[in-house]
Amino acid sequence: MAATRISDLLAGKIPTGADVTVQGWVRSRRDSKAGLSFVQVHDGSCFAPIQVVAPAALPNYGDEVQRLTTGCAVTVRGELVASQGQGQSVEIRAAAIEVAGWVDEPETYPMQPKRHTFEFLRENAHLRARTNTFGAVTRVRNCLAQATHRFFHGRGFYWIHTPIITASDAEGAGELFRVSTLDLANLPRTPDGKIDYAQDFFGRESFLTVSGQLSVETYCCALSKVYTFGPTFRAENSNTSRHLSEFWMIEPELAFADLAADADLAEDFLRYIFQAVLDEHPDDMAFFDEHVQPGVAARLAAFVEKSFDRLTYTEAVAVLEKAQASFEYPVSWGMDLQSEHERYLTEVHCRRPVVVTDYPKDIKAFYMRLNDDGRTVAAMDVLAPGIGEIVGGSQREERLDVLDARLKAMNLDPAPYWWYRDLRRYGTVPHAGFGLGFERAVMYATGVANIRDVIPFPRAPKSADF
RNA sequence: UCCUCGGUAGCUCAAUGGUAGAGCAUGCGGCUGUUAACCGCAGGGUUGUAGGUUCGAGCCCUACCCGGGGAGCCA
Repeated sequence: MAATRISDLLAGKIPTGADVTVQGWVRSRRDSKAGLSFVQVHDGSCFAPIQVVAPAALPNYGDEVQRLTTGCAVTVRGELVASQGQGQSVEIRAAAIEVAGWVDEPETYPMQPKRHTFEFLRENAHLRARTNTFGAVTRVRNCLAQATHRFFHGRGFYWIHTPIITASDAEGAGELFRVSTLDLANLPRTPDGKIDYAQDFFGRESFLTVSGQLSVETYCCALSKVYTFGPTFRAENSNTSRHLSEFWMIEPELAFADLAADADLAEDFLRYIFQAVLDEHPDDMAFFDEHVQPGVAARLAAFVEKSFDRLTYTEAVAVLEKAQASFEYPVSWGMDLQSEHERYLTEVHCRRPVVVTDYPKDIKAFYMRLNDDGRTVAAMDVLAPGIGEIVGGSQREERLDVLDARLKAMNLDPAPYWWYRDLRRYGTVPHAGFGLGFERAVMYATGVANIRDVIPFPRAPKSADF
């Protein structure tokens, strides 16, 4: 008999009285001298485990069932019945329990049926998926990823697989990881003593990508609506709860679009994917609300309920200058907004997500479109209560002469951007896009405070275990 | 990278410079349609590493390693 998913049993999709098989891992076992044991089995299909009632009449009851400990893998066959106890609607009256895998040395098995610290679980990343918390994070992360593709597919966007290995330090967005097959102990040299990258694998210096944006713009200027969703790498030595060396980024790009259309897209997108979590994972959200961050479910519901506010950077600075709040960093036009300022705007002033637009050109990247005032660019950040910046985007500079002037003003060599400049020479078009750090979205939805706990195997400075 | 706090049993944490303990987990026994079960007993330790001060260091000093939180940078 094929195994049934525990989620289907608990959702009432199988009638009581049916013979069922479940396969999963033991979360806990409680014995009763009434002649039975209760075994909680989970298979990852949903938050709750199913209760298996194992009667002492089972042939392997004394030898095996009563030796089951947390983590053992089992196949259970039996009848689905209405539960006599509190706490679950249905349970399985076991006719057979087959142990697929025992836990060696149960006394030292790290995953106990109790609360563990995130730090401890991080050091046991190969086993932490078995916990309530990481099972729930995994399901919500998957939901957000699936919802992302569903959202863009439904709106006619194409998913573009931009390269992981790149030869151009495209936007100077951060420190790069070098990709090389050269022998580090015996580097080839040019006559003037420099490393001879012509002998490297690609015949030139190459790196892991820090962003797919510039690449995806080329497809935007042909297929109109595109997005990337893939791994991204930053070699910054930043050791915080919000940064990873390897993370996933979502970057849509929209042709014949201005900044307002970009902001609308970001708003629709965020509300869509978070609504999907609320719709599809109420049990996981209830767990986060109770055990990870009180109020997170209500915060997410409020996020999708209200439309976003809109402020220009200049308006935002005026609000902050008048604010009855003491900031560590004083506010003045021309400075970048600090996280304390972003949180004031979204949590105190607007009390809802807010899109801040039109930042000073000197604090933004070269590719952002220069506004008519000559001193701001068509950039936008989406700020959310409880987290601050969650999305950053811009309308791209589509005018070649303006783009070249910006490159020059920022002391950037235009040569490596020859293909990016070509887009402005051949059928250029106003276009816009944004970037979303996927793990930041998972953190926001789940309330998990450390970014290393929303990705299976986090990579960070001095940390690449597993 | 900077600031700050920490590292003691499998886990979570105690311990005036003076005999290293508790809860949970594990094992055994008791009790029970149980559900973070409960009650009793037992095993379990090179106190992150290397030095130093002291009659005596988990505790004080120095260096290093690792981790948490915050900052900067960003996504």
